[in-house]
Amino acid sequence: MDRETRSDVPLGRRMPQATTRIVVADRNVITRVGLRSILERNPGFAVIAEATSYDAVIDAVDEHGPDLLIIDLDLGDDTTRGLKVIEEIADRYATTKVLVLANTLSEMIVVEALRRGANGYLSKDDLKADELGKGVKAIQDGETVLGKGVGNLVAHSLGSTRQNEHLTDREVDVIKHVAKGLSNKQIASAMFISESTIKFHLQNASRKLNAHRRAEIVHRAAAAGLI
Amino acid sequence: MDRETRSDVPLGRRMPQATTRIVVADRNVITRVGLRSILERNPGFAVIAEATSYDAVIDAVDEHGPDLLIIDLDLGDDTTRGLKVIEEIADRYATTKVLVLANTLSEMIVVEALRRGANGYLSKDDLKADELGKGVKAIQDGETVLGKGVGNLVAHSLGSTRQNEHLTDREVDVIKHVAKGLSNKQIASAMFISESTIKFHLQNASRKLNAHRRAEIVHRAAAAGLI
DNA sequence: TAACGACCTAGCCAAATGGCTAGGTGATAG
DNA sequence: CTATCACCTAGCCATTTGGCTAGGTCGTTA
Repeated sequence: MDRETRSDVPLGRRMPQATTRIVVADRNVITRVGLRSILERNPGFAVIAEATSYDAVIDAVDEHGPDLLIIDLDLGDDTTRGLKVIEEIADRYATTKVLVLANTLSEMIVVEALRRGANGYLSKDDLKADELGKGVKAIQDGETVLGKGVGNLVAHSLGSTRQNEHLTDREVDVIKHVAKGLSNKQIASAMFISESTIKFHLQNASRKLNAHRRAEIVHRAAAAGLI
Repeated sequence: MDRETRSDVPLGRRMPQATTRIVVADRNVITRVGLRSILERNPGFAVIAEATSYDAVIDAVDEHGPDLLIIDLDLGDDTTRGLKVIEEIADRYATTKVLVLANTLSEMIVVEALRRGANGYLSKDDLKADELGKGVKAIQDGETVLGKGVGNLVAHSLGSTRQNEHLTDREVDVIKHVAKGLSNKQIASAMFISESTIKFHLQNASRKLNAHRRAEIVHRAAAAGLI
C-alpha cells in the first residue's frame, strides 16, 4: 500500500513543504473541477484522485492512502451510506483526515459526521475561496474545522439533552409516501402493513425530528436530505 | 457600450475562431471556479466576469455585453427574481444568449425560464464536463439546449392542458408556515388574516401544484425552490 | 368602464390526522 | 439470557384537514 511506502520518505524531505495529497469525492463535475482549481492554487496541495460514488471513495483511499479526503456525503441514493464511509475511513486510516463539504446543513448529519471521525465540516454555499485552503491547512495541523453556521448547529446539539436520534429505514419509507401526498390508509396499502403501523412510524419520526405535523416532518426530512 | 464596439471588428477576424465572451453567475465559489476551468479548456471561450447576485448579473451584462450568460437562478432569497432577470436580459440584449444551470429541476421554473427567453437549461448534477462546451457551442449556433431530464419536463408541460400557474406571494407565505408545522389557525394568527383565507390560499396552491395534501404541497414547493 | 387577478371571508361536512395507551414479534448485541 | 431495537397492531377521541359553495374588496389592465 502506498502509505507504507510514503513512510519511508526521509522526514527531512517531507516536513518543510510536504505535499498534502488529496482525494476529492463529489458527484458533480463542476464541483470537482472547482475544488481542484482552488486547491491547486496552493503549491502544497495535490489532488491525486477524484471519486463519484461511495465505492469509488473507498477504492481511492485504499489505493492512494491520501492525507485528506474532501467528500460530499451525498454520493448516492442512500445518504446515510456517506456516514458509514467516514466511519470506515476514520477507523482504517488514522493518517487520512476527512473534510466534509455539504450543500445543505442538517444538525443530525453534521453531528453524526463529526462523531464518526470527520475532521471538518464546511458548507459549500458559505465557503470563500481562501477559506478552503486555510481549512485544509488547519486540519493538517490537527484542528477540527467547522464552517460558518456549522458551529452553531453543533453547539445546539451539545446543549440539547436528547440523543441524536436517526430515522429508521421504515420511517423514511413512510415519510417518502407522506411527501407524495398519500393518506395513512393509502400508505398502508402501498406498504402492505396496517394503518396503525403507519401512524406508529410517523409518531416516532415526529419525536425524532421534533415535528408535530406531517407537513413539517416532510420538510425537515427533505431539508436533511433524507428523502 | 462594449457591444457596439465589438460590432466594428471586421467579420473576417471574428468568424473563424471568434471568442465567446461569457459571464458566469452563481453564488457558489466552487461552482464559479469549476465552470471557469471547464469552459477555459476550450480556447474559444473566455469567462470575462463573474456575478454572485441578481444586481451584479445585470451590472455585468450592462458593462460587458457578453455573448453568453451562464446563470444559476438561485442567486438570492427571492428565487422568482431570477426569472425576471432572464426576461430583462432577453428583452434588452438580443445578442446575449442565456444558459440556465440549475441544481434542482422544477417543471415550473424550467418552462418559465425558457418562455422568458433562456436559450438552454442544464442540470448541474447530470452534467458531464464535455457537455458544457458542446452546449455552449450549440447555443451560439442558435440552438436551444435542454439537459438530460429537462426535455421530459418540457414535453410534459406541453402535453398538459393547464397553464403554467405560478404561486402568488401570499400562497408562498402560507406554505412556508405550513412547512413549519403550524395549523391553519396558527398561521391565521401569524399572518393577521382569517383561517378561511389560509384555507383559500392552500386550496389554490393545491390546484396549481397538483397536490392534494399539505405535506405534498410543502414537498413540491420545496423541490421547486420556492420555500 | 369592464374584466381580471390577487386577496380576503364564511360556513358546511366527511375524512384524515395527532396524540395517547397498550400490547405483540423477531433479530441482534452485551 | 436478557436487554434493546426495529418493527408491527389495536382502539379512542379531539382537532385538523380537504373540498366545496358563495360571497366580498382593491388595483391594474384592456
